[in-house]
Amino acid sequence: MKTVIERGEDVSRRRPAAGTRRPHPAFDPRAVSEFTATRLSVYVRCLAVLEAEGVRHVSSQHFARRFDLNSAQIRKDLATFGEFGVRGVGYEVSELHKHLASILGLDRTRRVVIIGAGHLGQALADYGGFQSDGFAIAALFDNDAGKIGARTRTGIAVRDIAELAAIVAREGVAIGVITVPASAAASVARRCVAAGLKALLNFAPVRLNLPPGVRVRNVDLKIHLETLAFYIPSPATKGAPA
Amino acid sequence: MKTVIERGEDVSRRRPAAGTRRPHPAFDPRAVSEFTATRLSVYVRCLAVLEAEGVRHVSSQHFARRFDLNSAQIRKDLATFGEFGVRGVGYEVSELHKHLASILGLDRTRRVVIIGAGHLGQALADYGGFQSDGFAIAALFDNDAGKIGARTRTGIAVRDIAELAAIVAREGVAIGVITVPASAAASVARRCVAAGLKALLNFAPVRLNLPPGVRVRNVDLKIHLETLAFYIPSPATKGAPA
DNA sequence: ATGTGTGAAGTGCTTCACAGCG
DNA sequence: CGCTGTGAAGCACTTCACACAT
Repeated sequence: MKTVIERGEDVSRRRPAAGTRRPHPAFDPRAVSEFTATRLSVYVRCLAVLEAEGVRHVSSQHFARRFDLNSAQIRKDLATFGEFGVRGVGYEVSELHKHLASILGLDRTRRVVIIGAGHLGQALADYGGFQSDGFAIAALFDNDAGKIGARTRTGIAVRDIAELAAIVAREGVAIGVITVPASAAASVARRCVAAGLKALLNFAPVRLNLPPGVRVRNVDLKIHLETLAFYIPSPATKGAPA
Repeated sequence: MKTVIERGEDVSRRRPAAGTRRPHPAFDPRAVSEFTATRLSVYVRCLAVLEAEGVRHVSSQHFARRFDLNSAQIRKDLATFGEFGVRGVGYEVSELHKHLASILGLDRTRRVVIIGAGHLGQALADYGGFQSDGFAIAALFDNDAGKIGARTRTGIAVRDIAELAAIVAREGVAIGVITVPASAAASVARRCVAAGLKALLNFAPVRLNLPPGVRVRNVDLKIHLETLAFYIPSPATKGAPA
Protein backbone atom coordinates (compact mmCIF):
# COMPACT_ATOMS: atom_id res chain seq x y z
CA MET A 1 0.00 0.00 0.00
CA LYS A 2 1.91 3.00 -1.20
CA THR A 3 -0.55 5.75 -0.26
CA VAL A 4 0.89 8.31 -2.65
CA ILE A 5 -2.45 10.07 -2.50
CA GLU A 6 -2.13 13.83 -2.54
CA ARG A 7 -3.00 15.36 0.80
CA GLY A 8 -6.33 17.16 1.00
CA GLU A 9 -4.84 20.01 2.98
CA ASP A 10 -7.94 22.11 3.01
CA VAL A 11 -10.69 19.53 3.30
CA SER A 12 -10.50 19.21 7.05
CA ARG A 13 -9.54 22.83 7.49
CA ARG A 14 -12.85 24.05 6.25
CA ARG A 15 -15.29 25.36 8.83
CA PRO A 16 -19.03 25.10 8.25
CA ALA A 17 -20.17 27.85 5.93
CA ALA A 18 -23.69 28.13 7.27
CA GLY A 19 -24.39 27.79 10.96
CA THR A 20 -25.47 24.15 10.67
CA ARG A 21 -23.39 21.08 11.23
CA ARG A 22 -21.96 19.52 8.11
CA PRO A 23 -22.84 15.83 8.03
CA HIS A 24 -20.72 14.83 5.07
CA PRO A 25 -17.94 17.09 3.92
CA ALA A 26 -16.30 15.80 0.78
CA PHE A 27 -13.70 13.21 1.69
CA ASP A 28 -11.78 10.90 -0.51
CA PRO A 29 -12.17 7.35 0.74
CA ARG A 30 -8.76 6.52 -0.68
CA ALA A 31 -7.24 9.04 1.71
CA VAL A 32 -8.69 7.17 4.69
CA SER A 33 -6.36 4.58 6.20
CA GLU A 34 -7.48 0.99 6.47
CA PHE A 35 -7.08 1.32 10.21
CA THR A 36 -9.66 4.05 10.30
CA ALA A 37 -11.98 2.26 7.89
CA THR A 38 -11.80 -0.87 10.01
CA ARG A 39 -12.64 1.08 13.15
CA LEU A 40 -15.53 2.72 11.34
CA SER A 41 -17.00 -0.73 10.96
CA VAL A 42 -16.41 -1.40 14.64
CA TYR A 43 -18.11 1.83 15.60
CA VAL A 44 -21.19 0.94 13.57
CA ARG A 45 -21.43 -2.33 15.39
CA CYS A 46 -21.03 -0.68 18.80
CA LEU A 47 -23.59 1.95 17.96
CA ALA A 48 -26.06 -0.75 17.01
CA VAL A 49 -25.60 -2.19 20.49
CA LEU A 50 -26.19 1.17 22.16
CA GLU A 51 -29.19 1.85 19.96
CA ALA A 52 -30.70 -1.51 20.85
CA GLU A 53 -30.24 -0.60 24.49
CA GLY A 54 -32.17 2.59 23.95
CA VAL A 55 -29.22 4.90 24.61
CA ARG A 56 -29.86 8.27 22.95
CA HIS A 57 -26.64 10.21 23.40
CA VAL A 58 -23.10 9.17 24.06
CA SER A 59 -19.85 11.05 24.57
CA SER A 60 -16.60 9.78 23.11
CA GLN A 61 -15.53 9.21 26.71
CA HIS A 62 -18.42 6.91 27.56
CA PHE A 63 -18.26 5.20 24.19
CA ALA A 64 -14.58 4.49 24.71
CA ARG A 65 -15.05 3.12 28.21
CA ARG A 66 -17.96 0.95 27.17
CA PHE A 67 -16.16 -0.74 24.30
CA ASP A 68 -12.56 -0.51 25.41
CA LEU A 69 -11.48 2.09 22.87
CA ASN A 70 -9.64 5.41 23.00
CA SER A 71 -11.83 8.49 23.15
CA ALA A 72 -9.42 10.76 21.28
CA GLN A 73 -9.20 8.26 18.49
CA ILE A 74 -12.97 8.05 18.25
CA ARG A 75 -13.24 11.82 17.97
CA LYS A 76 -10.47 11.98 15.40
CA ASP A 77 -11.96 9.18 13.34
CA LEU A 78 -15.42 10.69 13.36
CA ALA A 79 -14.08 14.12 12.54
CA THR A 80 -12.66 12.63 9.34
CA PHE A 81 -16.18 12.24 8.02
CA GLY A 82 -18.00 15.23 9.39
CA GLU A 83 -18.88 17.11 12.52
CA PHE A 84 -21.30 14.70 14.08
CA GLY A 85 -20.86 15.74 17.69
CA VAL A 86 -22.37 18.50 19.76
CA ARG A 87 -19.88 20.16 22.08
CA GLY A 88 -20.75 19.75 25.68
CA VAL A 89 -23.17 16.97 24.84
CA GLY A 90 -21.67 14.24 22.70
CA TYR A 91 -23.06 12.26 19.79
CA GLU A 92 -26.64 11.32 19.00
CA VAL A 93 -26.50 7.53 18.81
CA SER A 94 -29.15 6.81 16.24
CA GLU A 95 -28.14 9.62 13.93
CA LEU A 96 -24.45 8.75 14.11
CA HIS A 97 -25.23 5.11 13.49
CA LYS A 98 -27.19 5.97 10.38
CA HIS A 99 -24.48 8.30 9.10
CA LEU A 100 -21.63 5.87 9.58
CA ALA A 101 -23.61 3.00 8.10
CA SER A 102 -24.28 5.17 5.09
CA ILE A 103 -20.60 6.05 4.78
CA LEU A 104 -19.79 2.35 4.73
CA GLY A 105 -22.52 1.87 2.15
CA LEU A 106 -24.49 -0.40 4.45
CA ASP A 107 -27.76 1.35 3.81
CA ARG A 108 -28.26 -0.78 0.76
CA THR A 109 -27.49 -4.45 0.28
CA ARG A 110 -24.16 -5.31 -1.29
CA ARG A 111 -24.06 -8.42 -3.37
CA VAL A 112 -21.02 -10.63 -3.01
CA VAL A 113 -19.79 -13.53 -5.10
CA ILE A 114 -17.75 -16.40 -3.74
CA ILE A 115 -15.31 -18.17 -6.03
CA GLY A 116 -14.33 -21.63 -4.89
CA ALA A 117 -16.96 -24.07 -3.65
CA GLY A 118 -14.72 -26.12 -1.41
CA HIS A 119 -15.34 -26.59 2.30
CA LEU A 120 -14.53 -23.00 3.11
CA GLY A 121 -16.41 -21.43 0.22
CA GLN A 122 -19.52 -23.41 0.98
CA ALA A 123 -19.29 -22.61 4.67
CA LEU A 124 -18.98 -18.90 3.94
CA ALA A 125 -21.90 -19.07 1.52
CA ASP A 126 -23.99 -20.68 4.26
CA TYR A 127 -22.64 -18.49 7.04
CA GLY A 128 -25.47 -16.47 8.47
CA GLY A 129 -23.37 -13.53 9.56
CA PHE A 130 -22.33 -13.07 5.96
CA GLN A 131 -25.88 -12.99 4.71
CA SER A 132 -27.29 -10.51 7.15
CA ASP A 133 -26.58 -6.84 7.70
CA GLY A 134 -26.18 -5.45 4.26
CA PHE A 135 -24.49 -8.31 2.42
CA ALA A 136 -25.98 -11.04 0.30
CA ILE A 137 -24.44 -13.90 -1.61
CA ALA A 138 -25.17 -13.31 -5.29
CA ALA A 139 -23.59 -16.57 -6.40
CA LEU A 140 -21.10 -19.28 -5.57
CA PHE A 141 -18.73 -20.43 -8.32
CA ASP A 142 -16.39 -23.28 -9.07
CA ASN A 143 -14.73 -24.69 -12.15
CA ASP A 144 -15.05 -28.33 -11.12
CA ALA A 145 -17.72 -30.00 -13.24
CA GLY A 146 -18.34 -32.39 -10.37
CA LYS A 147 -19.41 -29.52 -8.13
CA ILE A 148 -21.27 -27.33 -10.61
CA GLY A 149 -25.00 -27.75 -10.20
CA ALA A 150 -24.69 -29.06 -6.65
CA ARG A 151 -26.11 -27.12 -3.74
CA THR A 152 -24.74 -26.14 -0.33
CA ARG A 153 -26.47 -27.23 2.84
CA THR A 154 -28.59 -24.14 2.81
CA GLY A 155 -29.40 -24.59 -0.85
CA ILE A 156 -27.09 -22.19 -2.65
CA ALA A 157 -26.28 -23.49 -6.13
CA VAL A 158 -22.72 -23.91 -7.31
CA ARG A 159 -22.39 -22.24 -10.70
CA ASP A 160 -19.84 -22.49 -13.46
CA ILE A 161 -17.13 -19.86 -13.12
CA ALA A 162 -17.63 -19.18 -16.82
CA GLU A 163 -20.80 -17.35 -15.75
CA LEU A 164 -18.90 -15.04 -13.41
CA ALA A 165 -18.65 -11.98 -15.64
CA ALA A 166 -22.28 -12.18 -16.72
CA ILE A 167 -23.60 -12.46 -13.18
CA VAL A 168 -21.32 -9.76 -11.82
CA ALA A 169 -22.56 -7.41 -14.52
CA ARG A 170 -26.22 -8.35 -14.18
CA GLU A 171 -26.33 -8.18 -10.38
CA GLY A 172 -23.99 -5.23 -10.02
CA VAL A 173 -21.57 -7.13 -7.79
CA ALA A 174 -18.42 -5.35 -6.63
CA ILE A 175 -17.02 -7.71 -4.01
CA GLY A 176 -15.58 -11.16 -4.54
CA VAL A 177 -14.45 -13.71 -2.00
CA ILE A 178 -11.71 -16.04 -3.16
CA THR A 179 -11.70 -19.46 -1.54
CA VAL A 180 -9.86 -21.47 -4.17
CA PRO A 181 -6.58 -23.34 -3.61
CA ALA A 182 -3.37 -21.34 -3.71
CA SER A 183 -2.46 -22.65 -7.12
CA ALA A 184 -5.63 -21.26 -8.69
CA ALA A 185 -5.80 -17.98 -6.81
CA ALA A 186 -3.78 -15.78 -9.15
CA SER A 187 -5.71 -16.73 -12.25
CA VAL A 188 -9.04 -16.52 -10.43
CA ALA A 189 -8.12 -13.06 -9.19
CA ARG A 190 -7.40 -11.98 -12.74
CA ARG A 191 -10.79 -13.27 -13.83
CA CYS A 192 -12.42 -11.36 -11.00
CA VAL A 193 -10.79 -8.14 -12.09
CA ALA A 194 -11.74 -8.78 -15.71
CA ALA A 195 -15.31 -9.41 -14.61
CA GLY A 196 -15.37 -5.96 -12.99
CA LEU A 197 -15.03 -6.73 -9.30
CA LYS A 198 -13.57 -3.85 -7.29
CA ALA A 199 -12.72 -5.56 -4.01
CA LEU A 200 -11.51 -9.01 -3.14
CA LEU A 201 -11.43 -10.88 0.13
CA ASN A 202 -8.73 -13.46 -0.45
CA PHE A 203 -8.52 -16.61 1.64
CA ALA A 204 -5.88 -18.22 -0.54
CA PRO A 205 -2.36 -18.23 0.91
CA VAL A 206 -1.00 -16.10 -1.92
CA ARG A 207 -0.19 -12.44 -2.30
CA LEU A 208 -2.31 -11.25 -5.20
CA ASN A 209 -0.87 -8.64 -7.50
CA LEU A 210 -3.73 -6.54 -8.77
CA PRO A 211 -4.17 -3.35 -10.75
CA PRO A 212 -4.76 -0.11 -8.88
CA GLY A 213 -8.40 0.50 -8.14
CA VAL A 214 -8.94 -3.04 -6.91
CA ARG A 215 -8.64 -3.53 -3.15
CA VAL A 216 -7.64 -6.77 -1.58
CA ARG A 217 -7.78 -8.01 1.95
CA ASN A 218 -6.04 -11.21 2.79
CA VAL A 219 -7.22 -13.66 5.39
CA ASP A 220 -4.51 -16.22 5.65
CA LEU A 221 -5.43 -18.83 8.20
CA LYS A 222 -2.08 -20.52 8.22
CA ILE A 223 -0.24 -17.27 8.80
CA HIS A 224 -2.59 -16.46 11.65
CA LEU A 225 -1.93 -19.82 13.25
CA GLU A 226 1.81 -19.61 12.76
CA THR A 227 1.96 -16.13 14.19
CA LEU A 228 0.01 -17.25 17.23
CA ALA A 229 2.27 -20.26 17.55
CA PHE A 230 5.29 -17.98 17.62
CA TYR A 231 4.18 -16.35 20.87
CA ILE A 232 3.34 -19.56 22.67
CA PRO A 233 5.99 -20.30 25.26
CA SER A 234 6.93 -23.77 24.13
CA PRO A 235 7.55 -26.37 26.84
CA ALA A 236 10.86 -27.20 25.13
CA THR A 237 12.17 -23.63 25.30
CA LYS A 238 12.98 -22.80 28.88
CA GLY A 239 14.72 -19.58 27.96
CA ALA A 240 11.79 -17.20 27.97
CA PRO A 241 11.15 -15.44 31.29
CA ALA A 242 7.77 -16.08 32.83
CA MET B 1 -2.84 -4.39 22.02
CA LYS B 2 -1.14 -2.37 24.71
CA THR B 3 2.44 -3.60 24.28
CA VAL B 4 3.64 -2.42 27.67
CA ILE B 5 6.48 -4.87 27.40
CA GLU B 6 9.72 -3.60 28.87
CA ARG B 7 12.34 -2.93 26.22
CA GLY B 8 15.15 -5.44 25.94
CA GLU B 9 17.74 -2.72 25.47
CA ASP B 10 20.71 -4.98 25.49
CA VAL B 11 19.46 -8.11 23.78
CA SER B 12 20.06 -6.88 20.27
CA ARG B 13 23.13 -4.91 21.27
CA ARG B 14 25.18 -7.97 22.05
CA ARG B 15 27.85 -9.00 19.56
CA PRO B 16 28.88 -12.61 19.13
CA ALA B 17 31.23 -13.66 21.92
CA ALA B 18 33.05 -16.36 20.02
CA GLY B 19 33.96 -15.97 16.37
CA THR B 20 31.07 -18.15 15.14
CA ARG B 21 27.72 -17.03 13.97
CA ARG B 22 25.02 -17.14 16.61
CA PRO B 23 21.95 -18.90 15.25
CA HIS B 24 19.64 -18.14 18.12
CA PRO B 25 20.55 -15.36 20.52
CA ALA B 26 18.14 -15.11 23.40
CA PHE B 27 15.14 -13.08 22.31
CA ASP B 28 11.88 -12.53 24.06
CA PRO B 29 9.04 -13.40 21.69
CA ARG B 30 6.85 -10.90 23.48
CA ALA B 31 9.22 -8.14 22.41
CA VAL B 32 8.69 -9.04 18.76
CA SER B 33 5.92 -7.11 17.08
CA GLU B 34 3.03 -8.94 15.45
CA PHE B 35 4.08 -7.35 12.18
CA THR B 36 7.44 -9.02 12.38
CA ALA B 37 5.99 -12.32 13.53
CA THR B 38 3.56 -12.30 10.64
CA ARG B 39 6.33 -11.64 8.17
CA LEU B 40 8.35 -14.44 9.70
CA SER B 41 5.57 -16.75 8.67
CA VAL B 42 5.61 -15.27 5.18
CA TYR B 43 9.37 -15.74 4.92
CA VAL B 44 9.07 -19.39 5.82
CA ARG B 45 6.55 -19.88 3.07
CA CYS B 46 8.74 -18.08 0.54
CA LEU B 47 11.80 -20.04 1.59
CA ALA B 48 9.87 -23.26 1.05
CA VAL B 49 9.22 -22.14 -2.51
CA LEU B 50 12.90 -21.37 -3.13
CA GLU B 51 13.98 -24.62 -1.54
CA ALA B 52 11.57 -26.56 -3.73
CA GLU B 53 13.11 -24.82 -6.74
CA GLY B 54 16.53 -25.96 -5.64
CA VAL B 55 17.86 -22.48 -4.88
CA ARG B 56 20.77 -22.74 -2.44
CA HIS B 57 21.62 -19.18 -1.53
CA VAL B 58 19.68 -15.97 -1.69
CA SER B 59 20.45 -12.37 -0.87
CA SER B 60 17.91 -10.12 0.79
CA GLN B 61 17.89 -8.19 -2.47
CA HIS B 62 16.91 -11.16 -4.61
CA PHE B 63 14.51 -12.45 -2.00
CA ALA B 64 12.78 -9.08 -1.89
CA ARG B 65 12.49 -8.79 -5.65
CA ARG B 66 11.21 -12.31 -6.03
CA PHE B 67 8.41 -11.94 -3.49
CA ASP B 68 7.69 -8.23 -3.67
CA LEU B 69 9.15 -7.38 -0.27
CA ASN B 70 11.64 -4.83 1.05
CA SER B 71 15.20 -6.04 1.39
CA ALA B 72 16.06 -3.81 4.36
CA GLN B 73 13.06 -5.09 6.21
CA ILE B 74 14.02 -8.67 5.54
CA ARG B 75 17.51 -8.07 6.90
CA LYS B 76 16.17 -6.26 9.94
CA ASP B 77 13.59 -8.94 10.66
CA LEU B 78 16.09 -11.74 10.34
CA ALA B 79 18.63 -9.91 12.48
CA THR B 80 16.05 -9.95 15.29
CA PHE B 81 16.51 -13.66 15.61
CA GLY B 82 20.15 -14.18 14.91
CA GLU B 83 22.90 -13.61 12.40
CA PHE B 84 21.84 -15.94 9.66
CA GLY B 85 23.50 -14.19 6.75
CA VAL B 86 27.01 -14.26 5.41
CA ARG B 87 28.28 -10.86 4.34
CA GLY B 88 29.04 -10.67 0.69
CA VAL B 89 27.07 -13.85 0.06
CA GLY B 90 23.56 -13.81 1.49
CA TYR B 91 21.52 -16.47 3.24
CA GLU B 92 21.61 -20.22 2.87
CA VAL B 93 18.04 -21.08 1.89
CA SER B 94 17.62 -24.48 3.47
CA GLU B 95 19.36 -23.52 6.70
CA LEU B 96 17.40 -20.31 7.07
CA HIS B 97 14.17 -22.11 6.32
CA LYS B 98 14.88 -24.64 9.02
CA HIS B 99 15.85 -21.97 11.55
CA LEU B 100 12.82 -19.81 10.97
CA ALA B 101 10.47 -22.77 11.00
CA SER B 102 11.98 -23.78 14.30
CA ILE B 103 11.52 -20.26 15.69
CA LEU B 104 7.85 -20.46 14.75
CA GLY B 105 7.72 -23.86 16.39
CA LEU B 106 6.79 -25.54 13.11
CA ASP B 107 9.33 -28.29 13.51
CA ARG B 108 6.84 -30.24 15.56
CA THR B 109 3.12 -30.59 15.00
CA ARG B 110 0.91 -28.21 16.94
CA ARG B 111 -2.46 -29.54 17.91
CA VAL B 112 -5.40 -27.19 17.58
CA VAL B 113 -8.94 -27.41 18.89
CA ILE B 114 -11.92 -25.83 17.19
CA ILE B 115 -14.85 -24.74 19.29
CA GLY B 116 -18.11 -24.36 17.41
CA ALA B 117 -19.18 -27.01 14.90
CA GLY B 118 -21.30 -24.76 12.70
CA HIS B 119 -20.67 -24.34 9.01
CA LEU B 120 -17.47 -22.44 9.55
CA GLY B 121 -16.07 -24.65 12.30
CA GLN B 122 -16.69 -27.78 10.26
CA ALA B 123 -15.20 -26.23 7.16
CA LEU B 124 -12.06 -25.24 9.06
CA ALA B 125 -11.82 -28.71 10.58
CA ASP B 126 -11.98 -30.19 7.09
CA TYR B 127 -9.78 -27.55 5.49
CA GLY B 128 -6.67 -29.18 4.13
CA GLY B 129 -4.43 -26.18 4.56
CA PHE B 130 -5.17 -26.23 8.25
CA GLN B 131 -4.23 -29.84 8.62
CA SER B 132 -0.93 -29.79 6.84
CA ASP B 133 2.35 -28.08 7.62
CA GLY B 134 2.69 -28.37 11.31
CA PHE B 135 -0.88 -28.13 12.51
CA ALA B 136 -3.41 -30.83 13.27
CA ILE B 137 -6.97 -30.71 14.50
CA ALA B 138 -7.03 -32.35 17.91
CA ALA B 139 -10.78 -32.07 18.29
CA LEU B 140 -13.89 -30.19 17.25
CA PHE B 141 -16.34 -29.15 19.96
CA ASP B 142 -19.89 -27.95 20.30
CA ASN B 143 -22.43 -27.71 23.09
CA ASP B 144 -25.41 -28.61 20.93
CA ALA B 145 -26.57 -32.12 21.78
CA GLY B 146 -27.92 -32.38 18.24
CA LYS B 147 -24.42 -31.99 16.82
CA ILE B 148 -22.37 -33.91 19.36
CA GLY B 149 -21.43 -37.31 18.02
CA ALA B 150 -21.93 -36.26 14.40
CA ARG B 151 -19.03 -36.19 12.00
CA THR B 152 -17.79 -33.65 9.48
CA ARG B 153 -17.52 -34.55 5.81
CA THR B 154 -13.99 -35.73 6.32
CA GLY B 155 -14.96 -37.70 9.39
CA ILE B 156 -13.92 -35.52 12.31
CA ALA B 157 -16.18 -36.18 15.29
CA VAL B 158 -18.01 -33.37 17.07
CA ARG B 159 -17.36 -33.68 20.78
CA ASP B 160 -19.04 -32.25 23.84
CA ILE B 161 -17.44 -29.01 24.94
CA ALA B 162 -17.48 -30.42 28.45
CA GLU B 163 -14.54 -32.54 27.33
CA LEU B 164 -12.50 -29.50 26.31
CA ALA B 165 -10.27 -29.18 29.37
CA ALA B 166 -9.52 -32.90 29.50
CA ILE B 167 -8.55 -33.12 25.85
CA VAL B 168 -6.50 -29.93 25.93
CA ALA B 169 -4.56 -31.31 28.87
CA ARG B 170 -4.17 -34.80 27.45
CA GLU B 171 -3.11 -33.69 23.96
CA GLY B 172 -1.06 -30.69 25.04
CA VAL B 173 -3.09 -28.28 22.96
CA ALA B 174 -2.22 -24.58 23.14
CA ILE B 175 -4.25 -23.07 20.29
CA GLY B 176 -8.00 -22.78 20.06
CA VAL B 177 -10.11 -21.60 17.16
CA ILE B 178 -13.42 -20.02 18.14
CA THR B 179 -16.19 -20.40 15.57
CA VAL B 180 -19.23 -20.00 17.80
CA PRO B 181 -21.90 -17.29 17.43
CA ALA B 182 -21.12 -13.87 18.87
CA SER B 183 -23.41 -14.41 21.83
CA ALA B 184 -21.45 -17.44 22.99
CA ALA B 185 -17.96 -16.21 22.23
CA ALA B 186 -17.13 -14.51 25.51
CA SER B 187 -18.07 -17.48 27.66
CA VAL B 188 -16.39 -19.93 25.30
CA ALA B 189 -13.22 -17.84 25.43
CA ARG B 190 -13.28 -17.98 29.21
CA ARG B 191 -13.61 -21.75 29.06
CA CYS B 192 -10.68 -21.89 26.66
CA VAL B 193 -8.51 -19.94 29.04
CA ALA B 194 -9.60 -22.06 31.96
CA ALA B 195 -8.76 -25.17 29.94
CA GLY B 196 -5.23 -23.87 29.52
CA LEU B 197 -5.20 -22.61 25.94
CA LYS B 198 -2.58 -19.94 25.31
CA ALA B 199 -3.67 -18.58 21.93
CA LEU B 200 -7.04 -18.07 20.32
CA LEU B 201 -8.02 -17.46 16.74
CA ASN B 202 -11.40 -15.82 17.07
CA PHE B 203 -13.88 -15.77 14.22
CA ALA B 204 -16.73 -14.43 16.34
CA PRO B 205 -17.55 -10.76 15.79
CA VAL B 206 -16.69 -9.84 19.36
CA ARG B 207 -13.67 -8.30 21.02
CA LEU B 208 -12.55 -10.84 23.58
CA ASN B 209 -11.16 -9.56 26.85
CA LEU B 210 -8.58 -12.03 28.03
CA PRO B 211 -5.97 -12.26 30.75
CA PRO B 212 -2.37 -11.42 29.88
CA GLY B 213 -0.46 -14.37 28.57
CA VAL B 214 -3.25 -15.37 26.24
CA ARG B 215 -2.94 -14.06 22.69
CA VAL B 216 -5.89 -13.47 20.43
CA ARG B 217 -6.16 -12.85 16.76
CA ASN B 218 -9.47 -11.81 15.39
CA VAL B 219 -10.74 -12.70 11.96
CA ASP B 220 -13.92 -10.77 11.57
CA LEU B 221 -15.43 -11.48 8.19
CA LYS B 222 -18.08 -8.83 8.43
CA ILE B 223 -15.56 -6.15 9.31
CA HIS B 224 -13.42 -7.23 6.39
CA LEU B 225 -16.36 -6.95 4.03
CA GLU B 226 -17.50 -3.63 5.41
CA THR B 227 -14.03 -2.18 5.20
CA LEU B 228 -13.74 -3.30 1.60
CA ALA B 229 -17.18 -1.89 0.89
CA PHE B 230 -16.04 1.47 2.23
CA TYR B 231 -13.47 1.87 -0.52
CA ILE B 232 -15.73 0.86 -3.37
CA PRO B 233 -16.69 3.92 -5.37
CA SER B 234 -20.45 3.56 -5.19
CA PRO B 235 -22.42 4.37 -8.32
CA ALA B 236 -24.68 6.59 -6.23
CA THR B 237 -21.83 8.74 -4.88
CA LYS B 238 -20.59 10.94 -7.70
CA GLY B 239 -18.49 13.07 -5.37
CA ALA B 240 -15.30 11.05 -5.37
CA PRO B 241 -12.73 12.12 -7.95
CA ALA B 242 -11.78 9.49 -10.49
C1' DA C 1 33.51 -6.27 -4.75
C1' DT C 2 29.35 -7.80 -2.55
C1' DG C 3 25.76 -7.92 0.83
C1' DT C 4 24.82 -8.10 5.80
C1' DG C 5 23.61 -5.76 10.07
C1' DT C 6 22.26 -1.44 11.96
C1' DG C 7 22.07 3.66 13.41
C1' DA C 8 19.48 7.23 11.71
C1' DA C 9 15.85 9.23 9.05
C1' DG C 10 11.26 8.85 7.39
C1' DT C 11 6.44 7.88 7.63
C1' DG C 12 2.12 7.29 9.54
C1' DC C 13 -0.88 5.84 13.28
C1' DT C 14 -2.08 6.94 18.08
C1' DT C 15 -2.51 9.70 22.10
C1' DC C 16 -2.24 14.00 24.50
C1' DA C 17 -3.83 18.30 25.78
C1' DC C 18 -6.30 22.33 25.12
C1' DA C 19 -8.81 26.16 22.59
C1' DG C 20 -13.24 27.06 21.90
C1' DC C 21 -18.19 25.99 21.19
C1' DG C 22 -22.63 25.00 23.30
C1' DC D 1 -19.09 23.80 33.27
C1' DG D 2 -18.53 19.42 29.62
C1' DC D 3 -17.22 17.79 25.41
C1' DT D 4 -15.86 18.19 20.70
C1' DG D 5 -12.45 18.96 17.19
C1' DT D 6 -7.59 19.37 16.41
C1' DG D 7 -2.53 20.94 16.51
C1' DA D 8 1.29 18.92 18.46
C1' DA D 9 3.74 15.30 20.66
C1' DG D 10 4.55 10.54 21.10
C1' DC D 11 5.40 6.14 19.46
C1' DA D 12 6.09 2.25 16.32
C1' DC D 13 6.92 0.37 12.04
C1' DT D 14 9.46 1.01 7.67
C1' DT D 15 13.08 2.48 4.74
C1' DC D 16 17.52 4.49 3.90
C1' DA D 17 22.33 4.44 3.70
C1' DC D 18 26.66 2.99 5.04
C1' DA D 19 30.38 0.82 8.06
C1' DC D 20 32.25 -3.36 8.00
C1' DA D 21 32.69 -8.27 7.46
C1' DT D 22 33.89 -11.76 4.02
